[in-house]
Amino acid sequence: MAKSPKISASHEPGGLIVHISGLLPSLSPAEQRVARLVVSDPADAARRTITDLATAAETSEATVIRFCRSVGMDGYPQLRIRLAAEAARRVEPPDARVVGGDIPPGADLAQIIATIAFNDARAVEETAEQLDPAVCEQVVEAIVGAGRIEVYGAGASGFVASDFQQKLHRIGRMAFYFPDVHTALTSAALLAKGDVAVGISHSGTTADVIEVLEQARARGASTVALTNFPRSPITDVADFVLTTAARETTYRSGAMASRLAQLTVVDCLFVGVAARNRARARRALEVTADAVRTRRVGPGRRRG
Amino acid sequence: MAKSPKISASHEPGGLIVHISGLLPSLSPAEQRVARLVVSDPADAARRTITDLATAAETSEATVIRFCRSVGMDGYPQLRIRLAAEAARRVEPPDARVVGGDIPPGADLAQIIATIAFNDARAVEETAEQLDPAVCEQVVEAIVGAGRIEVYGAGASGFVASDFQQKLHRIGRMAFYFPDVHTALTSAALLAKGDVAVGISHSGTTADVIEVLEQARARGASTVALTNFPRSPITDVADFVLTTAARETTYRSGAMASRLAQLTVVDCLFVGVAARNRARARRALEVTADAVRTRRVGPGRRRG
DNA sequence: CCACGGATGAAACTTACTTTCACCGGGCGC
DNA sequence: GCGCCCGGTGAAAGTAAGTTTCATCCGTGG
Repeated sequence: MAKSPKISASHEPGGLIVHISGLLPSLSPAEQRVARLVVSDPADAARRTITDLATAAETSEATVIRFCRSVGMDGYPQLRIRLAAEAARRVEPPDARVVGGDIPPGADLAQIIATIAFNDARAVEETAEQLDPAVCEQVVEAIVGAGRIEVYGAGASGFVASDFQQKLHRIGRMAFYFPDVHTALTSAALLAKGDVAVGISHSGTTADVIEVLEQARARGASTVALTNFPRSPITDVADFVLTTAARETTYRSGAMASRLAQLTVVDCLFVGVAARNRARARRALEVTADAVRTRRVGPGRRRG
Repeated sequence: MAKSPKISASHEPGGLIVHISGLLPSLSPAEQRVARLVVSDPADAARRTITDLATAAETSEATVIRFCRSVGMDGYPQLRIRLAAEAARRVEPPDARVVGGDIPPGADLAQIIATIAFNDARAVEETAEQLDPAVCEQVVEAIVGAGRIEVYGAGASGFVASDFQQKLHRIGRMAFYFPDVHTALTSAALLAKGDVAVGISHSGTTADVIEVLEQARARGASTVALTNFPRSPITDVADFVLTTAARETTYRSGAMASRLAQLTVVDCLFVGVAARNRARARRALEVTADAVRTRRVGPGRRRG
């Protein structure tokens, strides 16, 4: 077709769509029809086959190809994937109803899911942002050097405590968790300098946990508090304070968001500890994984 | 095992990549090679022609087509544009070191925290995106109408199961959780039509949980599976399948990400159930909150 | 009126995609 | 142990998509 070598750089850095509409006037009538279709609904165009698009533009496939070349593409397939990418990039802003944190009475499940996920993800992200790596480092240090580690938590935080204990145990650390206050108190009384006690309480006001932590501290153990409120009572008995950042607006989603935030912190500590001796941790994990292998059935096969 | 009408829905509006990695274990070896290529670099795969991709995966075009069908696409072109869209949507993660999911040996704690938070938040978001509200709705319906609800889970999933049980219990639902298989089996044998059994297993291959769920189903209870792998064995014994979307690449962060994803789903169900009778749920929550109030110390210096 | 050239679509052609089918190898019943 | 069956696989045939070629049309200027 002997078009003279254009030096206009097939760059089109801004949107492809913008690029196309820019040179729309320079296209032939039939090509313009194609261009208008493409610009008005890129995603739809990307779905169509070349014949389909040609028909929709009331022209032939040949013209569509010419159009592709005119806008700097190699051929139709390339245009297609570029359009798909372009269309996907325009992110729709998060639903306004979702951000508030509370769930409106008439909400359908899709809305509920979106709201919860949004809050949960935010809690995780924001917690990580405000976590002080230096403090974490010190806690990790303490745990790595500890003769014994005890983790306390009541109610919902008890799950987190138990989870932490189990994780540490799996990589060969001497960690304990006691669901019962009395047992916990007894055990804390046996802690000594060099040991570590971790108290988890979202509100920071759980009497049992504070009491146990206090006991541990009196015995010389290093104490760590994990709470959402940096000035709550539990921080008074802790050498190290780690905070989560759950907004906790409502009784509904807040509870879970704070849980996830706590778990994230726990995971960070765990990985930090494991990273101190990767080989040993990996070996321990493999051994424990093997231990439950017989309790698994073969990988499922697909159905239809 | 009964191949009854599964209500798991091939609904993957959220991450296609995540969807594919979830399906990965259920694919045949040759298809897995294709899947891995696609997952590792979607944008690149989108650029390739089917022949090209087949060659790269050391297989035939036929297998690539089979792979397309296995992941729910009509054919290769559709996969291609979906991949292009996916790749475009993907916002560049803050730090390249953070993406892989794995943590480099020399990483400092700040890096570790960023990586974990990123993966955790993604798992939550992506899980929510691919959750099918219709299936959730049916599960909520079943729970609301259930005479008894039992939740099963082993190991780490046991925490999630226990959490779910506790939540339901707090809003006055008759929910149970048994850490012990034998007790669980015994209890499942007493279930009847109208009851609900929920089995939680990240891998979907935990023999104990599958067994119990099977038992529950045999007794006529509605069975729900919560797993990361939509075609794993547990789905064969479930009337409703809910999936999480944790990438689960490494032993380190993956474990926690999947846990958070499970909890998010549990929370959605919980809120869905609670929303059915807001007044009653709220009252129940207040009563239970009161019950532990004496176990809290004064609000301390906690600021709003 | 005719020559010219750009625009266009029909049809030929090429390449990409899809289906079919035979083969292989491993598991299972006899 | 033997043969049957069955899922996984790729070669090859078949179909559809994309691309090129080319004849036609139409307006324009000589």
